[in-house]
Parts: sequence; structure tokens; C-alpha cells
Amino acid sequence: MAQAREKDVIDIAPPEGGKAVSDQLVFTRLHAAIVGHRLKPGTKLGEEALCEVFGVSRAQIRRVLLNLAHAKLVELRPNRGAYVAQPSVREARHVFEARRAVEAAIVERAVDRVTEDMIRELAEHIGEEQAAHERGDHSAAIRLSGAFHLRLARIAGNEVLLAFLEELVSRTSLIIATYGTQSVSACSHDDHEVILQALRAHDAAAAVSHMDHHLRFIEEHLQLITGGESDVDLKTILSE
Amino acid sequence: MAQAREKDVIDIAPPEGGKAVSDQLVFTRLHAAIVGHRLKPGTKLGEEALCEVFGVSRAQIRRVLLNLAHAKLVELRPNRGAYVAQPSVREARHVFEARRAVEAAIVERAVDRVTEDMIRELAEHIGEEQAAHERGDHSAAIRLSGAFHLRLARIAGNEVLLAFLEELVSRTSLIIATYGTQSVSACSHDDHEVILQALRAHDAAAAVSHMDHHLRFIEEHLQLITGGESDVDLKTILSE
DNA sequence: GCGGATATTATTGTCAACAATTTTTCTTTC
DNA sequence: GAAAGAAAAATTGTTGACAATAATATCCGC
Repeated sequence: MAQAREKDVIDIAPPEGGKAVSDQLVFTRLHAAIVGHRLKPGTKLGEEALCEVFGVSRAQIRRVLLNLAHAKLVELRPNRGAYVAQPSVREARHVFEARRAVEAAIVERAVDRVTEDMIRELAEHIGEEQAAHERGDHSAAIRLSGAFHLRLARIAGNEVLLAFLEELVSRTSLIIATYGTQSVSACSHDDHEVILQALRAHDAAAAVSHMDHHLRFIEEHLQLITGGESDVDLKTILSE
Repeated sequence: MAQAREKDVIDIAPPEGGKAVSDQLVFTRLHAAIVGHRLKPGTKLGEEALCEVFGVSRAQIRRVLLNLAHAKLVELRPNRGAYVAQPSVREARHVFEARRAVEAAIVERAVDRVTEDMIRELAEHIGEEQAAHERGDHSAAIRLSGAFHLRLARIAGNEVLLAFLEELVSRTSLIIATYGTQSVSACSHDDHEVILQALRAHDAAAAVSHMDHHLRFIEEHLQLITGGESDVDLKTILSE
């Protein structure tokens, strides 16, 4: 009887299918932790540990880790476990190059589709970004900066490009965690304002150009010195 | 003793971990079957059936289906099973729009990096395409056509853009399976030749333009009439 | 004979125990 | 005391049984 009551309580507690939601939830939490620089690149993600943290089965954790690996945020080493990915310099450059291409396409389409309401919302968003920055909330600043780009992608109205950008924004955040200096997130926060101006003027060429410069600026302020993975070089050098 | 010997033999037989390979192999086989139009959109992919076909466990099939779902070739309906995806008209248009953006970026970079050897290989490839086409080998023609675009992506030298295009090419093939007419693969097969000419001349603007027209041409020859999912429309209409 | 409710079957989803592999710890030897 | 080797512990990978859900068949009343 006491059991029956307890079961009822449990049934009420999670309003929607307790299991499927849970899968998404674990993913989101880990995703946020990695993208928010709380889980640093290279950190081991032991299955048992994650099971205890989230109170779920290993099978579920395993599925989520597979999804995170697909998002390139986690690296799965066979028989060795899951680790927060450590993007190489090469990979970082490719991500930025791809981002410039994808965001150029997005901005071009956004210029055509943006409305007055959207511009108002974007301006508001930039306000939040600056607020987070002024109060020194790094974590929020990173998140909001990415969110701005994703808003443009939604305005562009192409779900495939949006999905691509979601992946690229997340990976960018991981790249910044790996190679970023303090200055990175500190600078460039009114680049968004300039882009918004071009959008307001429906000037596609200017918008694309500003976006391109914005992304190049961020990339240039990373420590992407080739040969960062010196131990690998040493190995190949010493083996002959 | 006999066991030890047998173990050695086994260690030699499959050069690389028999299990991990198997995972990849099942994925590749299913991927090829879907992209090659042998498994039509909407086909149910029962777990038990796949287990028998490939002689593997359900857990493995499950993992592979998750990967195929991530590649957007399979749709996983909770508690209902896995089905070959049926891209909507909207989705198809977004895929083509994204492809134009991604391939423009790829071609721009390929123009700068292409060498004489590569141009020779591409010309050879186009020859194979035409040969497959002339002998009426539809399946090979589709595959080779996609492969041509992926070759350009490899020449462009950006692994992220390559991964994006791999996804888009596969999805395009599924879109053609869903909305394609006979004419689609029949036409446009010397568009590749024109693109190659622009590459040979290192004319970025021309290459991008030709690629754009090539992709638009394919898209236009699909039956992407909006409202193709008429049953959905009926439902919403009749419910009020 | 037809529509609806119920029982049966088949299929998907989950879990816990077991096997295989890697990492760590503890000897042993020089 | 350090290096190599072996035993132990911890962790990942796999399998098969069980639970939950959806699809199908059967039965009953009209």
C-alpha cells in the first residue's frame, strides 16, 4: 500500500515519459558542461561515475556518450573510455574555415528575411551579452555569444545550416577552451553590433564581410601555433 | 597448446579488431543500400531481421541504427522501430540550399589547391561516370556522381567541410529516391566536365557559378511540389 | 457481416550479470 | 632503488533474459 502510494507520486513527478526525456537531459547537461568550459579537454568521463552523478544506467550513459562523440565533443577510445575531446590545431582551423563558409551563407539569407521585430530582439540579445560581459560572467558571455549566431541561423530559416552551425559553435567553444587566451572572449563583443547594423540596412555584402572579419578576429586571437602537439612530433622524430 | 595456436591464427586472420570492424561494416552495408536506392524510403528496418542478415547481436544493430539516424538516413520512432528516412519537401530544399553553400566554399578552395595530377584524375573519373551512364548502370552512375563532388571536397582540404558534404551527398541520394524522376540522373552529367574546365583555368568565379547551376539543375528536376505530404494536410484540415 | 473491446503475439527498450581489456599495485630480481 | 614481470583491481564491452509497448488476431454484441 505504501508502495502503491509511492509509485503514484513517482508517476506524477516526471510529467512526460521519464525515460526518453532523461536521455536528452543527460546529453544536454554534459553538453553544457563541456561547452561551458566546466569539463576541460582531456577529462576522462568514466561510465560508472556518470551513472552515479545522473542516477541512470550504464546503457544510457553509453548511448549519450556515443551522441556526444558524434557531436565531436567527446572522443571514444576503444576499451579505454570516453574523454572530453581535444581538438587539434588542424581541426581548429578547419572548424573556423567551415564556420566562415556556413555563416556567410546564413547571413546572406538572414538579410533577406529579417524583420523589424527580429532586429529588436537581436539588439536586446546583444544588450544581454554586454551585461554578462561587464559583470564578468565568462560562462554566460560565451553562451550568449554562441546563441547570437544561432539566432541568425534561425532567422535564415534553413534547418540544415542551423544544425551545422550548432555543431560548429559547440566545437568552437571547445577550441577556445583548448587554445583560448583571456583576451578572446573579452574582445570582439561589439562586432555583433556592427553585424546587426548591416542586417538593419539589409546590406548583404556588408553583413557577410563583417561576419567574416568577426570570425577571423576570434581565430587570430587563439594560440593556434602549429606544432602544439609537440609530443607527437617528438615521437616521429625520435623513431628514425 | 592447440588453443594457443588457434589463437595466433585468429590474431592474424582479421588484421584489425574483429569487433570494431564489424560495426563499421554493418553501417557501411546499410548506408550503401539506402544511398544506392536498394532500400526505399519508408522501409522498416526490424532489429531481429538485421541481426539475422548480418549475424550480429541486437545491441550492435541498435548502435548502428543510432549512427544512421544521426546521418539522417534512418528515422527512429520510439517504441516503433527504425525506418529508412523519408525526407520532407521542406527538408529536401534545405539540403540543396546547404549544399550550394558548402560546395561553393569547397570549389573556391579547390581552385587554389588543385594540381595537374588531380585534374587528370578528375577527368578520368568523369570518364567512368559517362561510361556507367552509357551502359545504363544507374546504381554506379549515382555513386560516381556523388564521388566526384567528394573528390573536390578532398582537394579543398577541409575535413569539416568534407564531413558536411558527405552527409549532404547521402541525403541528396535519399531525396532523389523519394522525389526523383528518371531524368534526374540522366541529365546534367557533363556539368561536371564544365566545372572541371573552370578548375583547370583556376577560375574561381566560374567554378562556383557552374557548381551552383549544376545543383540548381538537379533540384529543379525533382518533383518537389509543396504539399507532397497531403495526408498531413488533410488531417489538419479535417480536425477543425 | 461489421465495429469495438479484449487477448495474443511480436517487437522494442532496459537491466544486470558475465567476459575481455586495461590500469594499477605488488612482487621479484638485479 | 629501479626495471621487469605477475597478480589484482577497476573499467569497458557484450550477451541474454526480462519488462514495456505496439501490432495483430480473436471474440462478442449488435
